Amino acid sequence: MAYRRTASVDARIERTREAILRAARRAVAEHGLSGVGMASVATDAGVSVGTVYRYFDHKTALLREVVDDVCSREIEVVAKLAATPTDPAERFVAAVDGFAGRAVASGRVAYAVIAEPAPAEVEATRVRHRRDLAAVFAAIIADGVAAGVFPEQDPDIAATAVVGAVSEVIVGPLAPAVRRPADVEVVLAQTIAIARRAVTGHLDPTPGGSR
Amino acid sequence: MAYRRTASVDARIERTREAILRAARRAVAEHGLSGVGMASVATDAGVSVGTVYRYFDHKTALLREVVDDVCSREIEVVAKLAATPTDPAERFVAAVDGFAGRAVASGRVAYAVIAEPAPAEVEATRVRHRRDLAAVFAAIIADGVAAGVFPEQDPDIAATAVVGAVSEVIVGPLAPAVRRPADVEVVLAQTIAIARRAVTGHLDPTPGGSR
DNA sequence: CGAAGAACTGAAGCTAGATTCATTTCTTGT
DNA sequence: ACAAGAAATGAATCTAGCTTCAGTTCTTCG
Repeated sequence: MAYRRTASVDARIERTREAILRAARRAVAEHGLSGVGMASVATDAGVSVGTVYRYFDHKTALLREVVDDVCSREIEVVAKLAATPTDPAERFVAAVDGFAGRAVASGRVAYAVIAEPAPAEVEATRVRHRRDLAAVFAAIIADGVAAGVFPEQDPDIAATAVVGAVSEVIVGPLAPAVRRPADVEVVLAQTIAIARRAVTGHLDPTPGGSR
Repeated sequence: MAYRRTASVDARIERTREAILRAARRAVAEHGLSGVGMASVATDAGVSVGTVYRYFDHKTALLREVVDDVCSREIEVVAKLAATPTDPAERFVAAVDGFAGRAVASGRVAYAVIAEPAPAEVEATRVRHRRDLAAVFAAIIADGVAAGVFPEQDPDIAATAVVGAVSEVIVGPLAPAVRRPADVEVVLAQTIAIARRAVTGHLDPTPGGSR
C-alpha cells in the first residue's frame, strides 16, 4: 500500500468534475443538448476524452446531470418566489417574472433544459422537471381558484399553457429581438401582463375585485 | 433517339414522389424529425434507397419538403378561419380552436413541425412557418386592439405567447393525457378559454363589453 | 528513491446512418 | 426485336461522433 487518496487529490477531482460540467453547460447553452460533443467538452474542460469518461459513464449521464443541475436550481428559485405569503395574483406574477427573467438571462440553457427534446433517458429527467415547474404554477392557480379570486379553470392545463407561452416568447422566433437589452424589459412586461390576464382574469396589475 | 419521357412515366414518377413524401410524413409522425431514416423511408415507400436520392438530394431536402407541406396546409386553414368577417374576439377563438384542434388530431406531426429542433436548413423553414402562424394571430389581435375591444398589448408578443401556450399544452407533458379522447374536449376548451382571457381580457365566451 | 495504486491520455475501434455509383431493369421509337 | 436513354437498385463506402483501452504520468508512502 503506497498510495491513498488524499485531500488535495479529492479537491482536484472535484475541480475537474466541475470543469467538465461547466464545459457541458456551456456547450448546451451554445448548441443545445443535441449539439454537445464529448470531444469538445473535454477540450473545453481542459482534459482528455478519456477523462470525461472516467467521470461520466455515458454522454447521456453527463447530459442528465447538466439538466438536473440547471432545472433544480431554476425550479427552486421559482418555487421560493411562489411561496411568499401574499395573495395568489401577486405570487403568480412573481413566479412568472422569476421564471421568465431567469430564462432570458440564462440564454439558450433554459430552453434546452425546459423545452428541447433529448434522448430517452435525459428526456425522462427533463419531463419530470418541467412537470415540477408547471406544478409550482398550478399550485398558485389552484389557490386562486379556491379563494375565488381567479376564474374557474383547470390549474394543470393553465400552468402548462403559461410555461409554454413564456418559453415560446423567450426562446422562440422573437428571441433575437429579445437579445436587444432595451427590449428585454418590454418583452418581459408584456409576457407577464398576458399571463396575468390569462390566469387571474384581471386586466390591471393591482388586484382587488374582478377588474 | 429511342426514348422520350411519356405521360405514363410522368404519372408514375409523380406517384413515386408522393409515395416517398407520404412515407416520410408517416415516419415524422411516428418518430419525429430526427427519427426519420432514409432506409426505412425507402422501404416504406416501396422503393430503394437510391431512388429516394433520385428524388431528393439530401435527407435535409426531404425533411424540408415535409415540413413545408404540413405547415403550409395548417397555416392556410387557420388563416382562413381567421379571415371570417366577424368581430376580432370570435375570429381569435376560431383561429385558436382551429390550430389546437388540428394539432391534437395530427398527433406527433404537429409537434415535429412546430416545436422539434432540426438541422439548420430545416430549422429555417420551420421557424419561418412558425412566424407565419404567429402572424395570423397577431393580425387578429392588432385588429382587436385597434378597435378598442382588446386591452392594450403588443400583438406580436401576445401572438407568440398564444402559439407557445397552445403547443405546450398539446405536445407537452400533458400530451399523453390528451390522447384519451374523453379529455380532448376538455383540454381544448380550457386552452381556448385561457387564450381568450389572455388576449381579449374577457372572461366570458360571449363578447360585448368588457365582461 | 522505488513500488504500488490511481488517474490521465488520445489514438484506434466501433456503430449507425447518410450517401454514392456500377450494374440491372424498364420504356420508348424505329 | 433492338438500341438508346432513363430510372431503379442496393451493396459498398464514407463519415461523424461516441466509446474503449493499452500505455503514460502523477501521487503517495515506506
